[in-house]
Amino acid sequence: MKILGNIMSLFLSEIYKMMDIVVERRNRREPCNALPAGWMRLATRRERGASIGKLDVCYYNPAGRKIRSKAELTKELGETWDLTNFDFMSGKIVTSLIKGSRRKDSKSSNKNAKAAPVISDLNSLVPPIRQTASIFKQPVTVMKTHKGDVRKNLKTDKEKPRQLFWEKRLNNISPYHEGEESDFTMSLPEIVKDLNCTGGSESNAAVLASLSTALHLDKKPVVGQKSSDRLKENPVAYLNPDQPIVGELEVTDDLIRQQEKRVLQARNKLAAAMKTLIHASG
DNA sequence: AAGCTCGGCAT
DNA sequence: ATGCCGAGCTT
Repeated sequence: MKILGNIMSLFLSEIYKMMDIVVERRNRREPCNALPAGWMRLATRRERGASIGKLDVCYYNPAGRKIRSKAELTKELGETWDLTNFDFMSGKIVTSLIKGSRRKDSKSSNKNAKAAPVISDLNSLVPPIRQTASIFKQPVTVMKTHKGDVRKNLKTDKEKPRQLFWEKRLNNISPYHEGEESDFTMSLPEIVKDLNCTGGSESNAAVLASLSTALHLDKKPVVGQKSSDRLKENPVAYLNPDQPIVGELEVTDDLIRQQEKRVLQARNKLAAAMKTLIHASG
C-alpha cells in the first residue's frame, strides 16, 4: 500500500513537472516587475504530501531575504510601494482588484484577441482607489427621521467616493524604455502651476501624473483648480476632484496660436520624414 | 545553521 | 478555499 502511494506521488510529481513547463517554470527566481528593482519572485510546486500540487510563492528582497506573505511584504515595502492591487500569488498587479473595473474574462472575450499586454503598465494610468477600506465590519445604524426621505437621500448620495491627492501614490513610478537610462524628465508649460499644497520636492511628478491622467481619461475640459487660499487650509472642502491638481489654467488666444504653430511645424517635419522614407524604400 | 517543505490553523 | 507561518526535515 505504501509502495503504491510512493509510486502514485512520483507519477503525480512527473505530471506537475510537465505542467510546469507549460504553466510556470519551477524553482527559478525571476525578477518581479510589479515590485521595485532587485526584487525576485519564486514559485515552488509541492511534490508530495496531502497538499501535493499546491503552489508556494515567495519573494526575495534586494538583500536576498526571503518574504513569505503579503503581510510580510507590506511590512517591508508598505511605506514606499503601493501594494493595493498587487497579487502575491501571481506577482502581478491585478485589475480585478481595482474597484469599479468590469473587465470581461478571457473566456468570453474574442477568440482572436491577443494575449493581454503587461497589465502593470496599464495600471499606472488608472487613478488608485480609496485606501480606507477597513478589515473590520463596521456597524451601520440607519436612522429614519422623516417618513419617505430615506430612499430619496440614498439616490442623491450615490456619488462615488474619491481619494484626494492620489497622484502622490504614483511617485515611485516613472516611465522608461527598455535598454535606455531611466532619467525621464518633463518640463511643464508656464501656465501649469503647482497648487503649492501637496508639499514635497517631488510634487512636480505628482502634478504631471495628475495632469496627464486627466487629459488621458476624462472627457471633461481640463481647467485646473479655482485659485483659493482656503484650498491650502482645507483641501477636502475646496479641492475639485474632477480636475487635476494644478492652478486655474489661463489659456490665451496667443498661446493657442503658438501651439498651432508648433503642431504645424511637427506635421511638416513628419511629412518630410515620411517623404524621404518612401523615397528610400521605393 | 540555514534553507526548504508541508501541515495545519486562521480567516 | 486559501493565505500564512511554525516546525520538522534536508542540506
